Amino acid sequence: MATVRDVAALAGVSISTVSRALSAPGMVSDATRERVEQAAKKLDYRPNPAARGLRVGRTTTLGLLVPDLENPFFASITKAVQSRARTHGYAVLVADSDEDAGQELELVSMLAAQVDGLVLASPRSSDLSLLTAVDGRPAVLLNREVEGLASLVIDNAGGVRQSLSHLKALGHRRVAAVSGPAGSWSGAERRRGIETAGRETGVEVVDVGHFRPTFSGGVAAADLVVASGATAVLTYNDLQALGLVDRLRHRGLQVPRDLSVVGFDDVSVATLVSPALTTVSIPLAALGRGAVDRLVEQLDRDTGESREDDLADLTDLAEDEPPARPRLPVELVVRGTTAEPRPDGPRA
Amino acid sequence: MATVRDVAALAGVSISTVSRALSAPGMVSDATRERVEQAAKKLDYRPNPAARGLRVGRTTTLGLLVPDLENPFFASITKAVQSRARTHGYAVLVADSDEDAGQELELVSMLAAQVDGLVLASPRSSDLSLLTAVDGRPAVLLNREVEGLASLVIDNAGGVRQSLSHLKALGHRRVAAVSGPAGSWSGAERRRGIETAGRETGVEVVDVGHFRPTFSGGVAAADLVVASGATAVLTYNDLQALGLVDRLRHRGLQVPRDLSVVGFDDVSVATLVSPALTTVSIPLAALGRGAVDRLVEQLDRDTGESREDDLADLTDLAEDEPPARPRLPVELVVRGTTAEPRPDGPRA
DNA sequence: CTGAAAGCGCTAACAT
DNA sequence: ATGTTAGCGCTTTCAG
Repeated sequence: MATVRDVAALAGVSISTVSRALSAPGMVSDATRERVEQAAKKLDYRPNPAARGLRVGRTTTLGLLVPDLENPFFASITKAVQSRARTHGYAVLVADSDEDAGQELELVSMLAAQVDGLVLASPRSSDLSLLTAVDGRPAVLLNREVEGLASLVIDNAGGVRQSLSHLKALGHRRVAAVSGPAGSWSGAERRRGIETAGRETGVEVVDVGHFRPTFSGGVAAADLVVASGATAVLTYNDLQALGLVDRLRHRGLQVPRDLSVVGFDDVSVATLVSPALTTVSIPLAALGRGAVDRLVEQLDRDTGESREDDLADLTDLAEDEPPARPRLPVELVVRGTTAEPRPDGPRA
Repeated sequence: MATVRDVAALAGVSISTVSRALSAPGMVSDATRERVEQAAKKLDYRPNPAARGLRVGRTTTLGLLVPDLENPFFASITKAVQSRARTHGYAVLVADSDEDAGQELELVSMLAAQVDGLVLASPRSSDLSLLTAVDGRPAVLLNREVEGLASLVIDNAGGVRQSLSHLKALGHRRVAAVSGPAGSWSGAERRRGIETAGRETGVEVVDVGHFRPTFSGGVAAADLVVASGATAVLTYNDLQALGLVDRLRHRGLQVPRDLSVVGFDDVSVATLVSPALTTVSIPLAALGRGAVDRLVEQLDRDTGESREDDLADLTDLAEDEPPARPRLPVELVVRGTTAEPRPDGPRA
């Protein structure tokens, strides 16, 4: 690997000139800049990011933590984060906690030590431990709110409201709701939303309990849903919905004839199955992009504009407050798993 | 962030002692080690990886390049790589090329500058450009072979052979084959394997051409498959198989009654759909793990054992040769999309 | 066993 | 406009 010295020697200039020519082209004469660039290209010189980072105090690397990369929900977020980070000039260190809160904290601390900022997707750990783990590093939470950390959250309540309205319009009067993991922040919000929407629409809602956000979680929930006497069901996510549909099929029940099913997330498999899933579509890419934008914004602010911040301190303090954060809008996508309830009541 | 100096001050020792106490515990007295550890914990000290990397010449970071994180095939590999890397003490920088060969090269060069080693999953670029992009950095290729680079490859030929045998045993005599992207290395290998297996089993194989390795690619291929008069089809991957099945259904054809379909990869959606996909299962996790192990091994070798290498040079040279690299075994998983052909011939 | 000092590659004062 | 130099945080000789 060529270093500044090599380039400097070849171009016949000092190392600082090399540095300038490459990162502040305006500060050197055109002639020397040219020569330096030539030399750099010839040597295939690439500044060592670690060295620069050490000097400048920034790594130009972002950290991303997800609970499960194999979950298409997080795969999409990861993809968006990675892509957006690159357009801002940042690389992305990815960590997968395997849905394990303990590992999660360790990973966050580990990441925090070597990145400029963190994107934490649906973290499972407690507010406090999360706060200490990020250790003052700029961080943006996805799908979760923690006092003192920036976050991007979708309109969970709106999603379930749309689902319930749709179901009611079809004629359903008794709807089962499958909850996600007990500790889930968005799950709790989702549940509150369902209650409210149930009251508003006059639809009776039966909560059948907590289940894993996976195919097998849906399989496990299926029988309780059937037993509940509901004619339709709201699941925690698409994977659950698929498992539920599968179990139903094995029991000889047909979707949507015998039971209407609504998913959540609109991951790509939702359209790959048959019947395609009616589900709440989340702007996954926008979530990932938004998180990075927020983070980079924060990073840029922390860097150059300390003076302006001081000036603004007196008057603009209120502006630093979370500006009544708008929720990212979600949208119910009606496909093949919802229909009118059987006229002769639930089950077959 | 606390530094060695802070810890040294608090513990009342020099910075070099701090460094030793933390990374070479055997070189300091128990008493001082204790004191240093206390101080470090109290200050929540974490060595700055960039600084260490600069000094030691290793970043303890691995780079992973994938064509598409949203493809469950690569999501699984990413997960495995990430997990295995961590057990070896490495962080992972992930880059997604979005199936674009041009971007891919840029990403590889970018990664190469800041990691100790690279895992390149199914890269799309040419052998030569790949070689220059890694720029001498240790690298392991997944699902591709390039002269001069280590690689881990699955038994493509074995996979298609198993598929074809299965189909023949069911009674199929004319089988369509959908190819993947034209430039794909494993696709080429797969095609050769199909030809050979066709000859060996006496099954007539009809190649219907190249299609994208996606759901829509499968949709696009479906009509050609039907027109080919085949009673069964081998797809390039599961996503294609799913799209194909979907298109067939829309045309009123049933799988497997009217046409048997065999996928490749056995990604998780293969079991989520109905009927579940008959497909060739690839040890995705083993692939990811194996790549990291190979890389770390190489890295360790490059570091400490230069002397031994010199000694070995004379006698063990042959051992440095790729030891007739064994292919990772794959396994046909028979599920719901294959059956005997209709007695009255293809189509309905 | 411990400390002083050099230096990894780079950038940012500080000279000139 | 360019060169000299200090130093980011760390590890690792080299002395003691």
